[in-house]
Amino acid sequence: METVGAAEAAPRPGLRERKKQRTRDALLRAALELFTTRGYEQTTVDDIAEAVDVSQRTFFRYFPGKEEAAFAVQDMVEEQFLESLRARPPHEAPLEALRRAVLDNWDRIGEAIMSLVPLELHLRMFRAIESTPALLAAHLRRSVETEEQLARLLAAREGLDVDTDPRPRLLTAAFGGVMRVTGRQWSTSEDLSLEGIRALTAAYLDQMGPALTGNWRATGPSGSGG
Amino acid sequence: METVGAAEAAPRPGLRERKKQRTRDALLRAALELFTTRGYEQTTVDDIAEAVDVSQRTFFRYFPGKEEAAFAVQDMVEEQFLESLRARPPHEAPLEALRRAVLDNWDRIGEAIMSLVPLELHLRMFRAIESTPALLAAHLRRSVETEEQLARLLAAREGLDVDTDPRPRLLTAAFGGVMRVTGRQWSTSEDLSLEGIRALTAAYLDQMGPALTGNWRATGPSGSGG
DNA sequence: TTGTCTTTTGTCAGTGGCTGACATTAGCCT
DNA sequence: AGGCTAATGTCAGCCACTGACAAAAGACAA
Repeated sequence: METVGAAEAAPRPGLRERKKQRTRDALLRAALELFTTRGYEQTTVDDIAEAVDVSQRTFFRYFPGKEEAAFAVQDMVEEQFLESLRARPPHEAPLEALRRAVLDNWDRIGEAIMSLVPLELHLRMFRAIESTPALLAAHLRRSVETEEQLARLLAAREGLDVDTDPRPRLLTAAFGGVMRVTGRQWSTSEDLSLEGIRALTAAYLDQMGPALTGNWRATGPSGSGG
Repeated sequence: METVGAAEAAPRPGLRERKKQRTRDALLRAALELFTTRGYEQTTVDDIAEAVDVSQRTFFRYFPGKEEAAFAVQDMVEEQFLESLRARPPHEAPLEALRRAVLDNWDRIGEAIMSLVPLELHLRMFRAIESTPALLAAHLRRSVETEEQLARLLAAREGLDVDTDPRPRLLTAAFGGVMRVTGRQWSTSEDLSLEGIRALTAAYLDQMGPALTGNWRATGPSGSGG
């Protein structure tokens, strides 16, 4: 409601804005490239800054810290997952909504990733996160934050108070656990593709029930293995 | 099998060893005391060292880093939990064994904690961990490591291969999720006692099933609230 | 075009976690 | 007492990160 009646789709930002965007983009790519080749700990912020030919200080003006650069794409993925869940019709049961939202998201996410960095680079970065203790820790903390938002969303859908009824948080925690195991397994597999992780997600969600009832000796892993 | 036939219970370690133990003990207590009062980020390693009147370098000879000091007691708790699980009779189903092991552990753990630091100090530290992002991240990563060990233990019990059958990891991940929600809820409650967290653990484990089936609107939270 | 305003960037100095190297202290043992 | 070894202190240095200030470099109006 600012410019009156003008079709203000994308009035092409000025040179300044474009330059900023390019710098951020270059920093992000350089960071991921270095993290995934040399390793996260072995990459200094100076290395990244030098690769883009800016000062170290400039890097910190674009990213709060080294870590945040590593998770810039992941940020977007999680954001979009929340949107996927918000888009689920209200009649779906909580776990069903979660399930459909993730799977939906794996179908949609490729485009969004590629608008930031090459898809393959992000997949490699995901692997690096899983295998770097410091990044894994950060990843888990971020996941917990996402789970909290999911819990609040579901509680609202069902008309529950998340502070007096533990079930929403318990569900999203268990769900998050399954996602974590999925991501871990996928990151050590050979099939580093979105289709691969989508299939694994579906398979592991199917296994959650059997895993909990726990009469493991009676039946083998019904469905897919690893 | 070193000293032949000698009743080598506790031949009272020499002065050197005793001094070392005292220094470590003092460092740990000073660290926890400072972390829980001033805050983790607001406490420098120099502060801790100075409080014990040793050099900063000495602190790092006793603890690999600032973080490890914060988790020294937690280390022991997790270790003992694993033992509790190993002690479960083999006929118990996996989830049942986990449940009994945690509850057992909450009954036993008080003694072990008090042999290191005052119980109340550790409980305060647990709170600090939950509310300090950097510590929460570390806590989660450590939890995931514990879950992996739990999964391997259970898989061995049931004669399963943890690398081809996802169910052990899925179970311990879900279980870990419940523990996390429990710890979080407890850390924000008023009842900061071992009995309190034991009761909450039992209640939340009971809620896991209902939370997953997810027909939340039909029934209120059967059992305890928060 | 020029001059002004504002944003972006670089430079510099400093803090805190952490490490390697080397000298010093202090328990230990004959 | 004197030598051996383990614990400690000191010092120099790396890296992530921050505040402060000065130096470019777009944006915009006259």
